[in-house]
Amino acid sequence: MSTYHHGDLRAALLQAAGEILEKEGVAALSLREAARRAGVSHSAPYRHFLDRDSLLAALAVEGFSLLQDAITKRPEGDRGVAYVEFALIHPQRFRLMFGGQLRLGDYPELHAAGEGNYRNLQKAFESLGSDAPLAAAAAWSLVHGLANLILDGHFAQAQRDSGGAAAFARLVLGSVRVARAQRSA
Amino acid sequence: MSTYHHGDLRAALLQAAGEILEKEGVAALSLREAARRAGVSHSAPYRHFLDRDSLLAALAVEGFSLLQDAITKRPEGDRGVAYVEFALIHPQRFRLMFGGQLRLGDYPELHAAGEGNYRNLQKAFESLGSDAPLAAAAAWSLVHGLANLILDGHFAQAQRDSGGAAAFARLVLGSVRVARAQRSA
DNA sequence: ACCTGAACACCGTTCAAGT
DNA sequence: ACCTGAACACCGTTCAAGT
Repeated sequence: MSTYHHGDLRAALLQAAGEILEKEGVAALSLREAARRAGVSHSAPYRHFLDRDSLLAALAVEGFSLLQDAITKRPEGDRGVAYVEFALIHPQRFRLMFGGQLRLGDYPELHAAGEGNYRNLQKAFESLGSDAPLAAAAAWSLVHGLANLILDGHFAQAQRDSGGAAAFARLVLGSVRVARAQRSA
Repeated sequence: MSTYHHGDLRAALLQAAGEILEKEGVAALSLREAARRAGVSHSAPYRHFLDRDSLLAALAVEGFSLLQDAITKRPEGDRGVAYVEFALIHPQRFRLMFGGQLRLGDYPELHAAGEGNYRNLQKAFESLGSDAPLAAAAAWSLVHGLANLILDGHFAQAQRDSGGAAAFARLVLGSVRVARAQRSA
C-alpha cells in the first residue's frame, strides 16, 4: 500500500473522475478533487492530462465505447430504445459526450471516437429502414433528441402516463416504426 | 450618465450576461464579469438573482421566448428547419436551454417556459402528421436531435456534401416527409 | 431599498524544487 | 520520469457597513 503510483495514476484519475461525474455531475468534477481521491497532489494530474478539458475528453471517449457496447449487444429491433436507455442509465456521461463542452476537433481521440460511433450507429440502425444515409441520420436524430428531451424532463407528464421513461421511449419509437410499416405495406 | 441603476440593474445584468453567453459561451459567463460590464460591484447581482444558476435560468427563459417567435412566424412546412436554424443561430443559448445544467423543476419560471414551449411545438408540428401526441413527441425529438448533433459536429462531412448545415437539415427532414407522403399515398 | 468592500473557501494552471 | 508545494489569477457567495 505504498502511496506511489507507478504509472497507473492516469487510470486512477480516470476512475475517480468517472465516479465524481456519474454521482455528482460535471460541475462537481474538478481536477483537484480527482487528485484528492487518487491520493496525490493537485498538480500531479498535469503529468497525465493537458488540462481539465482533456480529462473530460478522455471520459467522453470511454463513454462512446460504453455506448457502442450497449447498442451492439442488443437485437436490431431494440437498438433505438437501447440508445435511450444508455442515456437514462448514464445521464451525466451522455451529456458530457454530447453536451457541447468539448469540441470534437480539439481532441483527436474524441474525434475518432465520435466518428466510430457514427459508423456503428449507421450499421445498428440499418434495419430501421435506412435505404439512404439520410435515413440513418434521421434515425439517430430521433433517438438522440428523444433521449435528450427525456433527460431534460420535457416529457415528464407523458412518461408518468406511459409507466416510465423507457416505456415512453418505446411508445414513441414504436409509433414511428408503425408508420413506416404502414408505408411499406 | 450617472453610475446609479435606478431599478434597471436586473435588465442591465441580463443584457450583459446575454452578450457574454452568445459570444463566449456559458463557461465564460461569470456573475463577476456580468457585474463588471454593468458597471457595478461583484456582489450587486445578488440583489436581483439568487445565485449564478438563477441568472442562467432567466437567460434560458428568454431563449424559450425567442424560440417560440422564431418557430411561429414561419409557415407550417418550414417549422422543422426553423427549429434547427434557431439552434444554429443561437448555439450557446440553445445549449443553455437544453443542456441539462438547469433542472426545470428548480425554477418555476423556467418550468413554465418549458411547458409553454412544448404546447407551442405541439401546435406548430400538427401539420407534420401528428395524429397523436406520440407523433408530436417524435417530431420534436427528430428536430431536436438533429439540431444537437449538427451543433456537436457529428454531421460535419454530410453537411459539407449538402452545402451547409441548414441545407443538410432540410434534406434529412425532407426525407422523413417523403416517407410519410408515400405512406399516405 | 440598493449597493460596496472585505473576507472565505474554492478553482485551474504554472513552475521551481525535490526524489 | 514523476510528484510536491507555493504562488497567481480567477470564481461564487456571504455579510457587515455605507447611502
